Amino acid sequence: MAGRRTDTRERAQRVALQLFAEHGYEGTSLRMIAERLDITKAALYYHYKSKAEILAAVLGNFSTSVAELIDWGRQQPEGPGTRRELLRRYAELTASGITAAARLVQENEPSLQEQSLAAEVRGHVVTFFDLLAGPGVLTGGVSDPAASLRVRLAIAALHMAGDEAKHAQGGGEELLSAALDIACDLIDPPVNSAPEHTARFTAP
Amino acid sequence: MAGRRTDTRERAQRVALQLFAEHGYEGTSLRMIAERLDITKAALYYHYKSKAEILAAVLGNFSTSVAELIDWGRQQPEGPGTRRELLRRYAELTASGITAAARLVQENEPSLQEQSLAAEVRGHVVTFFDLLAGPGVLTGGVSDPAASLRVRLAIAALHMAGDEAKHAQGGGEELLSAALDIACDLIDPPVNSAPEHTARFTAP
DNA sequence: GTCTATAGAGCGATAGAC
DNA sequence: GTCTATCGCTCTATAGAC
Repeated sequence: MAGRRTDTRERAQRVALQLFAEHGYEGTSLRMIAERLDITKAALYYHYKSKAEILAAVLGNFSTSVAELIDWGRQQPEGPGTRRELLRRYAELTASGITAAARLVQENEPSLQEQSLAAEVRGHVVTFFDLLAGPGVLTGGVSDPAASLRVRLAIAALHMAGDEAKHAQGGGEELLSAALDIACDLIDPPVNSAPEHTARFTAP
Repeated sequence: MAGRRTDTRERAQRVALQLFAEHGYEGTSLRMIAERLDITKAALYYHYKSKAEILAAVLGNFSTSVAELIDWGRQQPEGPGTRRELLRRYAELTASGITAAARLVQENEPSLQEQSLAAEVRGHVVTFFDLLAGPGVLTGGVSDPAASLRVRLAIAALHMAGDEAKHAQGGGEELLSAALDIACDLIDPPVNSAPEHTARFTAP
């Protein structure tokens, strides 16, 4: 069993993604990755010609996942139902570690600036956010700042819940569905007849 | 003017916080910090006996800021108005770089695990979140997961807006006030008479 | 308070045996 | 497909001069 194996590339990507999420790209060494795979640094170089190439593989997976989500979304009728389903499907990806990759992209670590993939990935993310923001909100790619903030918060909700669910016993499904509801309210705020905030605010 | 100065410690903390935010703690070297201060690495060691001590100083500032916010909040009458003002004051701190420190804490980088300050800081953050979550929501420190998610999202909204406002020309005050409104809605959701989400969701 | 110089460890990456 | 061994570099940290 301790001999050569053929799934090292996939295992390496899973392990690397996890370590990048914990320590950041620059804080993760090839030694750490190799140790978890029970191989040596040199063996890693058989599969990838550089550390940056490992990052590229990880980002490629993320990019593909988001692109598939976009393709699906574009074939659906536009509306709150489709947006909710987009968020639900994104939340599913959360379980397979998409959160870590998304954070790598969104926290724009300088490591990504030198990645040719970075532009493509960011493009997909922007398109996905546009899909979630709905029609009328965006004007040619430059969105209403508040609406774009709400979309990013919706995704952040799924990330946070996904992380927490992973550590919780039982899968934390109530938390995930609560997060999905919150995310939907953020991108499609329910009509409310409550008084304005400023009206409720009396200075100390 | 190129001689000795007395404010190197403060400057180092500001610079270090900024670099930690950009590259993470492990991705930031003392050479980077020293270069921005126009001194050498060795000079840095006159002010701090280790890299970890620089991190400790930065976290100490953060811890103090949050503690002051908690003290103020506890002297106020409990209610949505106080919670809004707590968020507003937190958003102000955002301009002075608290976001970066908060992220260092919240992303629990392993660097923090070996910091004796970490427990204290995390304690303050939990207390602050409890204050924001309001009464009845928490049951002895262990909160309703959905409510705690909403609080974390509210803070995340202020972080995102603060970051964006820093890069925007004009200070982006509309964005900041929009973020404050969103944050308030998250911790004190307006009563709504809209239909349930599941009722709006029709599968594809 | 800042400098030069250096120690010792770990880094990414390569060469070559098996 | 994985190994050992090694290169050149950067890292944190220290010693000691000014």
